[in-house]
Amino acid sequence: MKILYVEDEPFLGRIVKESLEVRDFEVRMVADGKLVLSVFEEFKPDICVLDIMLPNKDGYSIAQIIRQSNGSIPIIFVTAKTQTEDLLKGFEVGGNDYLRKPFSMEELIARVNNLLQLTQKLTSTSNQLFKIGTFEFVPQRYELRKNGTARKLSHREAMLLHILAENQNMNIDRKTILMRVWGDDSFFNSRNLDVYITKLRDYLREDPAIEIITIKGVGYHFAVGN
Amino acid sequence: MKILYVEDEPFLGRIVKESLEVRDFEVRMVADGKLVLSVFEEFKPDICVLDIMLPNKDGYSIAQIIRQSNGSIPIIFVTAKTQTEDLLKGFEVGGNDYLRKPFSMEELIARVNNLLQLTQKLTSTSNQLFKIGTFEFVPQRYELRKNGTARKLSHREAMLLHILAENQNMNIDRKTILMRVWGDDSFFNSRNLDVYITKLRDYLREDPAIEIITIKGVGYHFAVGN
DNA sequence: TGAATTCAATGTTAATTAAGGTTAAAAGAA
DNA sequence: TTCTTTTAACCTTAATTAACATTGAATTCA
Repeated sequence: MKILYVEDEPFLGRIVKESLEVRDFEVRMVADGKLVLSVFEEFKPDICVLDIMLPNKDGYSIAQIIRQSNGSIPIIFVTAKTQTEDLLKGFEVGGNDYLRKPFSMEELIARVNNLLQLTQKLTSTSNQLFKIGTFEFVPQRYELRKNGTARKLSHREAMLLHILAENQNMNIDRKTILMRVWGDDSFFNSRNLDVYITKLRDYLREDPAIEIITIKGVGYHFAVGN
Repeated sequence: MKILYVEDEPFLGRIVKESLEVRDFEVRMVADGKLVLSVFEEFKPDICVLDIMLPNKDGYSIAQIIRQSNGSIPIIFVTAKTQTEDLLKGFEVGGNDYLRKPFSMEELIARVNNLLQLTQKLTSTSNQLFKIGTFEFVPQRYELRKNGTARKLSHREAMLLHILAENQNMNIDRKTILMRVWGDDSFFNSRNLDVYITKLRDYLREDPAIEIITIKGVGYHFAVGN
């Protein structure tokens, strides 16, 4: 994802640029308002982060001009102007978010991701993958993989393994599992859990370094390692 | 435009509600977290404004549950919690904006309008286009495209794919789909849905990164990617 | 103290039930 | 007609329930 970042304070600019790059964004920074348009045309960013007070051309007019040629690209203002009127003007000229300085990097990133998602540029937030010994578990696809082959898990199996996977080598309450997978912890669901634990043990048996250990009266311990 | 407003401070709540109504929004205010879901189902708002600290059920879990049945409705958190971690959690559970108290009414309204515009671009504007793996789907034209060739979908096929497309990588209730495509969820329509899922699976089969996963007793999960 | 006993908790496997998948034929629309 | 939608029939699979087996900590007894 490409971010056009317009900022004239070199010190702040550098910190923000680097923090964004650590998150795998490709960042182009521009300090001079006059130059923004040509860089925009050439760089073709997915999102713009604009400071408002700039030499030569302010952020508002830049946003307006960008909007003329692109009605959908998300624009975030980042500025020391804290007045509500300034914010209103920001939205008026076509901005989609307005962040007051000083701000936390985490917040900027959350807002950038949110806007990218809203405009469909970002397919999904969590494309996570768990490593469980020699297995890989992809919750998005309900898939347990090993050596390139994948086993499809059912919904309950996947939810249970998900909980175990995010608690490797830690104790997990029976009750916690029951609440998250079945929504309550009645007697019957409790026996149900036993059945699914057996299934997962079966699937995971081919890696001897993995073990679902019972802690009687408490829950389970998902041991993964040598 | 209908706003679901969840707030337990009656004094603030009343002021905000009235200010929104002056701007021609239809506002339904709920103070008890437990009641939100049923009001949501019945009121069918266009946007939600949620306080976080509530009796019975906090705003985060409310957002999460709303997201289960509706992946695209905008959610704004409005809260006295000022920590960055609270904001991050808000975005994590599916929120689209986060406004710290005290806030100006003008700002809330600007942000509400901004989100409505952003999501309306998605739902109503002329040339909206969904990327689904290597496919493209153009709901206006009932067209599913891949490598330049287009397949015309029927009305029901297109509606169903539309719902899936705007909820990629999320769980979607069977009931929600039935209500939106057929208007009710009787037994016969329910079997009808199965038939159309089979058709879409058939159309989408040529991209192995796409999968409509069944969640028995719940609904579907439209996995795209990885 | 240690061995034997007990019993609730959990393991395992199989049967049952209900949800959904698939396909084709019938019914409606255009 | 021709295409879409609905209905129907039959098939497959996940989730639950049930039945019986095993385990291990707690209790009792020697």
